[in-house]
Amino acid sequence: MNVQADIFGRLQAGGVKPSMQRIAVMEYLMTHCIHPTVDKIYSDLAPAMPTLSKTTVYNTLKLLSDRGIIRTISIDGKNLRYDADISRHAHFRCKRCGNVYDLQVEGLDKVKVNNAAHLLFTECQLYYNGFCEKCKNIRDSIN
Amino acid sequence: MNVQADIFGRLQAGGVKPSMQRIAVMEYLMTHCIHPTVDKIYSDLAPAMPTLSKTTVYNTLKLLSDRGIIRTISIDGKNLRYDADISRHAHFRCKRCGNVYDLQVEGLDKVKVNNAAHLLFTECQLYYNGFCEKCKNIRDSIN
DNA sequence: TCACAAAACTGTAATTATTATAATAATGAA
DNA sequence: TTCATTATTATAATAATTACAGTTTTGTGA
Repeated sequence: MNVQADIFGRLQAGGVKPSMQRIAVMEYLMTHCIHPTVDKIYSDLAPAMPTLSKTTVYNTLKLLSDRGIIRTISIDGKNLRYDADISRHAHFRCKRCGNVYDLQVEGLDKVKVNNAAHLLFTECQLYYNGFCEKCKNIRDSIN
Repeated sequence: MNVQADIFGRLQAGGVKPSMQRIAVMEYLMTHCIHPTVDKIYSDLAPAMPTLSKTTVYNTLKLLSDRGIIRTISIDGKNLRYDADISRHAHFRCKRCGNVYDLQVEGLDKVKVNNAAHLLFTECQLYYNGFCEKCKNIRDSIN
């Protein structure tokens, strides 16, 4: 259950060398399950790592995502979000506050795709939009 | 089955006044089921409507989408796509060529969301990524 | 029909997210 | 140590979207 050991294991399993920057991004994602954007990750890490470049955050996230170590979430058209939890779950986005929450789903594996014989699937994303508890009463057609 | 009449009906049902521009965008979407981007819609319509502004295309798509007349697809982080087909179906994106295809799905209504008592759902999107027939053999880790 | 207000459209500028590039720094093997 | 490879960094460029302000169109009441 050691987070550090888990990080090393996941990076290694994906064939990614564990540099300081990569470990920092990975640790951030594993301890901040808010599906952060690049900007959020960078601005939260930057104070403790003054030499960190935003390009490195981009590069690292792309690398981790390509290797299947983390998950990319494109729930809004605006910017990408990232998630260290690659287990099967869905995401919910509040159209008012913009926050993204995890949803536990059942039966997703029973969904049948009919016209896909000639396609090769690699990932699946299930997104819900709506209003969260705080916002559902206030909502005045923002977004 | 008259497309024109259908457009008027759908716009009216959503409380959207049928201007030339809105009809043109709506008609384009209904006759080009390729989930086009704003740029594609604009550049295809522009020759026949030289005064059309891309801002109008943006405004129109946002309006139609807000009123539930069309669907916004955020399957890639890069740009938004639009779909006049608002019936329940999923989308597939080829990671090599970038094309987006419709998928007919069964059993999506049987998916249960567990921790959502306090949330108000408005839309649901199911995306698959992978490689299409043409690209699945060629694929050399693009994207 | 005219006057006027509201709505729709347009073009440009600004913003924001992301990618490309090139230079520097770190790593690791011979 | 030397050298090649890889990783990181800063800056510039690109691309998508939004903001804004001016113009045109539409519709309504006198």
